[in-house]
Amino acid sequence: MEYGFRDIEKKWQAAWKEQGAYKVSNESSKPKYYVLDMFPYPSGAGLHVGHPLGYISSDIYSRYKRLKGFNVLHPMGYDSFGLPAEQYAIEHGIPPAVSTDQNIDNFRGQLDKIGFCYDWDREVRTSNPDYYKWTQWIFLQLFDSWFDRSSQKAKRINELENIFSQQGNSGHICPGDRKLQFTSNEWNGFDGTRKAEILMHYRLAFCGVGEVNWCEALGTVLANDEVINGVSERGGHPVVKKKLRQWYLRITEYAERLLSGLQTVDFSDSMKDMQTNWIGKSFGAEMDFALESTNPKAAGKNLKVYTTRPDTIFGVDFMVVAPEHELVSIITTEEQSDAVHQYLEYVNSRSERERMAEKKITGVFSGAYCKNPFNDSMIPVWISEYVLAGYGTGAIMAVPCGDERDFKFAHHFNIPVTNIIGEHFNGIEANSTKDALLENSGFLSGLKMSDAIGVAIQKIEDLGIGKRQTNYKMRDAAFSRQRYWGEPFPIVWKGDVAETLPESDLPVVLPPLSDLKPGPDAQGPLANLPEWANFGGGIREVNTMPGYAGSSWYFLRYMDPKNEGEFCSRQASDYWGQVDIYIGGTEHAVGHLLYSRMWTKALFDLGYIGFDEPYKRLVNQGKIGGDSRLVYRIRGTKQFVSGGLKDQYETDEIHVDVSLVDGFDLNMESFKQWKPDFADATFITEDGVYKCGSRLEKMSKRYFNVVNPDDIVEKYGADTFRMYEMFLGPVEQDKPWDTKGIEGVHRFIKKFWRLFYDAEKGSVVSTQPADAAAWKAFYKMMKKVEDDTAKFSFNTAVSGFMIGVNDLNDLNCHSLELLEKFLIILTPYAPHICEELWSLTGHSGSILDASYPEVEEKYLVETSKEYPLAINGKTRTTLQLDMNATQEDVERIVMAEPVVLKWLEGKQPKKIIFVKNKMINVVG
RNA sequence: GCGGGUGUGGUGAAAUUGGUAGACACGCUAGACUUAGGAUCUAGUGCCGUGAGGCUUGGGGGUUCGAGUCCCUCCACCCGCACCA
Repeated sequence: MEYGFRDIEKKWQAAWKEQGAYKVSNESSKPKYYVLDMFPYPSGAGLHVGHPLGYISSDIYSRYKRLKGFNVLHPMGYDSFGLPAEQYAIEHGIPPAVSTDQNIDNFRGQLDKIGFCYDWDREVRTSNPDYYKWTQWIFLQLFDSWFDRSSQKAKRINELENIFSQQGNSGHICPGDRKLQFTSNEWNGFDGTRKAEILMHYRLAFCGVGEVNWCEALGTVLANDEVINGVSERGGHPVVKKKLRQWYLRITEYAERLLSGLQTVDFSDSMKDMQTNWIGKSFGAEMDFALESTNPKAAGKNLKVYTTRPDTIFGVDFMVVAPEHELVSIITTEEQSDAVHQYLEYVNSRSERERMAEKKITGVFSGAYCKNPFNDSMIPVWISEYVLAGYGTGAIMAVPCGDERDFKFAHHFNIPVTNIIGEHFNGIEANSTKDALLENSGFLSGLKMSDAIGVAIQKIEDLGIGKRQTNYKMRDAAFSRQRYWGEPFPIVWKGDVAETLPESDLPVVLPPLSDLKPGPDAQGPLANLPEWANFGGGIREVNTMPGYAGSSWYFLRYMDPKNEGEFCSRQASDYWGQVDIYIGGTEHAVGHLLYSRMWTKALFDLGYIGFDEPYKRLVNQGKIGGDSRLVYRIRGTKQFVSGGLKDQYETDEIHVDVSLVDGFDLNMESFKQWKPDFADATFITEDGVYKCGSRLEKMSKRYFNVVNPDDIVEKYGADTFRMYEMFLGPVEQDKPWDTKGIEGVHRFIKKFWRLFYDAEKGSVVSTQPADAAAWKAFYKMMKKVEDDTAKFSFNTAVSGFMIGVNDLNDLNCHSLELLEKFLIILTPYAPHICEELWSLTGHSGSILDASYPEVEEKYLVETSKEYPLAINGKTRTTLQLDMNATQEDVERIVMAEPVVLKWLEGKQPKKIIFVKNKMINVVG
C-alpha cells in the first residue's frame, strides 16, 4: 500500500473538523496551557512559506502539550483593521470590509491545508463590531482612569475628582502639565469646561495637540512609513508638520512598571534590551539657574536644566535651550534679537528628517547668561536644535570637556573650554569618563566622578536649587489616525469637551463609506459623513483608532470570544491566565508588545483581570528569506549570458521567476514564454546550460522568489511541509528557503510509512514484541525528541526522528507495540500520517487524545562505552571500556595499547587523565 | 556612535554546555535494480596527501591535560535605536 498523502490529509482534515477535534473548553480537570501566535494582518498577497514557520512550531508545541495531558488553548484570528486595506479601497474601489473578508478567506484556505489544530470557534477579527465593541469599551476605561504615581497604579477618575475637591492637586503632579497647581477651593470654583480640561491632563487615554505628517497635495495625513526623505511615498509631494488634535495613551506613566515587569517574563535578551532602550530610563538631577538678561522679561526667571552628570557642574561653559523652548523669547536680548529670529526661521524650515539626516552644528547666542550657583561664574545661554524640546526640560548645561556634542559646539563657536578632569581631557575631543578625579571643581575636587554624582545631587537638594530626577525617553503613544478603516471612538465633542458615550451605545459601528477621500482640515474620511458625525447635539470624533488598538488585548478575547456582556469574563481570564508561550516576529518588539503590556497592566489595576503581564514567555521566529534567481542581459541587446560568463560582457541583472529555474539551470523555453519582452531572447550558454545567478533577499513578489506553501503541500503533503520547515534550522534564526532539501524529509516520511506497509507485501506490522535493541533505539530517539520539543529545538527533533527510523529500519523492527508509541510521539509533527496509521492499526479513538508514552530507562542502561583516547590532546583511537572502569584499570589498559606506545615513543606518560563517561587523555 | 546577535564542509545545519568537530539532511561521485527515472537501494564524500600523516570551526593571541564552546583583541555581516543631556 502506497503512502497516498493527498487522500490521507484531506480525509483527516475533514474528519477532525467534523468531530470538532480541536474544540477547547473552559472547563476541564486538566491543567491549562495557553499557546498563542501573533495573529496576522490578512494582506492581499497571501501566505508565503516564511509565514507558517511560527505557526507550525506553536502547533507542534500545542499538540505535544495536549498529548502530555494539558487543556491547551491555541486560537487564531485576524488583525483586520489597517492601512493597506484602506489604500487598496482607494485604488481599486473595493470597500475594505469586502477585500478584508476575501483576504481572510484566502488566508484560512492556506492555513487549513497545513493542518493546524486551532479552535476556530474562538476566531476573532479586530474589525468585527462584536470585537471592537470591547476595544471601544477598554478605551472608555482608560479614558476614565488616571495613574496614581504614589501607588504606581491606575485608578478611577472620580477618585481624583474627590481628591481635588478636598486637597487640590498638590499631592498629584499633573502629568500633562507639570506646572499646573490648584487648591481645593480653586478646584471647586472651576467651571465644567475647566475641570474637564484639567482632568484630560490626567487621563490614561487623553486628547492633546500633536504634530502629524501633512501632505497638502494629497490632502491627507501620512504615516511615517509613507514619508520618504521629506516627501510622500506616493507622488513625491512635500510633507510638512501640522499641529492637530490627537488622542494619546499615557503609556509614559507605566514606564517604570513596563521596565520592572521585564524581569518577570521570559523574553530573549535582545527583546528585553530593545524595550529597555525604548523606555530609556536615566537618572540625574534637575536644577535651576538664575537668569541674567538685559531683556526685562527675564527678571527673576530661572532656567531649569536636566543633567545625568551633576558631578560636572564646575565644567559648565554654556547652556543650550531648544529652539522651541518657552524662555527663548523671554531671555533674548535686543542686540541678539535679529540673530535669534533668523535662527528660529532656519530651524522652522528644517523638517525632522533633515535634522536627523544631516547633523550640522548650528546655534545662536541668546544674549542672556546664567549664574553658576557654586562659583558665581556667568554662563552664556545659547539656542540650538541639537537640544530637543520634548526631552528632559528642553535645556541642558553644556560640559564640553565631557560631552562630545557640547565639545563640538564649543569648538564651532569658539567658546572657551574649562577642564575639570586634568589629563583625561586632551583638548581635541571630549572624554565622557566617570572614573577621573575631579579638578577645578570646588567642593567636588578630588572626588572620583562616579562618586561625585551623588554628592552633587545632595548638595543641590540641600541648597534647594534642584532635585534628583528620573527621565524616560519614551513618549506617550499617539492613539488616533486620520483614517477610515479603524475603530471609531465612542466620543462626542460638545465644544471643546469630549463626552464619552455610555456603554449601552457600544459598539459605535463604523459606517459604510464608499469614497474614502480625506475630510476637510486634515480630518479623516468620516468627516465627510455629517449624517453620522452630527450626533446627540455634538460632533462625533471622526478620527479612528490605530492598528495596535485591537491587537493590544486580543489574547484575552480568545478566552471568552462569544461573551456579549463583557470583554472577557473574570472566570475565563482567571482560568486561562497568562499566555504561557507567545510566538511571533521581532518586528513587534517595541510597538505591539509594549502597548499590550500596558493595556494588561491597566486592566489589572482596574480589577478586570488577575495578572499584569500578558505573556509569560516569548519566542521570536526568524524570517525565511527568498533565494532569488538572476539572469544577465547584455546591455542594449536581447541576448542573455550565462552566469559563469557574464563578466566578459556589460550586463544588466534581471530577476527571474524561481519557478522557471531548476536549481540554477534556467528553463530557457519557459523563460521566453514568461514575458512578451523575452519572447525572442537568445542565450549564451555554458555547454548548453544557462546558469542563473542567485541572491538571498526578502521573499517578495517583486523579486519573483515567493514560494507558496500551497504548492509545496500539493506536491509533498502537509506533514512533509511541516517537518521540513522545522528541519530548516533553529526557529529563532533567519534562514533561506531551499525547496530542494524537502526531498530528504519526504523520504523520511515514506520510510516511516514502510515500517508499516510494504509496496508489495502490504502490512508488515507484527504483533511480536520488540527486542531490546529496538526498544533501546526507540527510547533513545524518544528522549531526544521530547527534550528538543520541550525546548523548541524542532530541527534537532526532526533529525532525531530520522535517526530513529533509520535505526528501526536497520533492525527490521515492525513490532506494533513499539510502532504505536512511535505514532504518538510523531503526531505533533506529522498529524495526518500518524492518525491514518493509528486507525489502520486498529485503534478506534483519535490519536490526538492518546497519551504520551513514558521513557523506559531500563532499555537505555549501557554496560560499556567507547571512549576517545587522546595523546597530548589529539584523539588517536577509541577504546571500548566497561562503565565501571577505574582510573587504575584505564591506566593499565591504555599503557598496553600499541597506539599509545607508538606516540609516546617509549617514554613514560606524565599523566593519564580519565574523565568517566567522557574521554581519556594521555599526557606525554 | 550605542545596544543586541551571527560567523563551522559545496549548501541548510549538529555538537550532551570545556571532552571523538561536521550528527541529520541537501548536493555530488560510483554502483545495483530498471524500457526509463527527477522512484528505490548500496557505498563514498571537510581540506591537503599515493601513504603514514598533517591541517581545519572569521583572523590573531591567551587560559587549560584538552577550546567551536571560556578570556583578550581585531575583522565581516545582520537586526534595533540614533543629537535622549
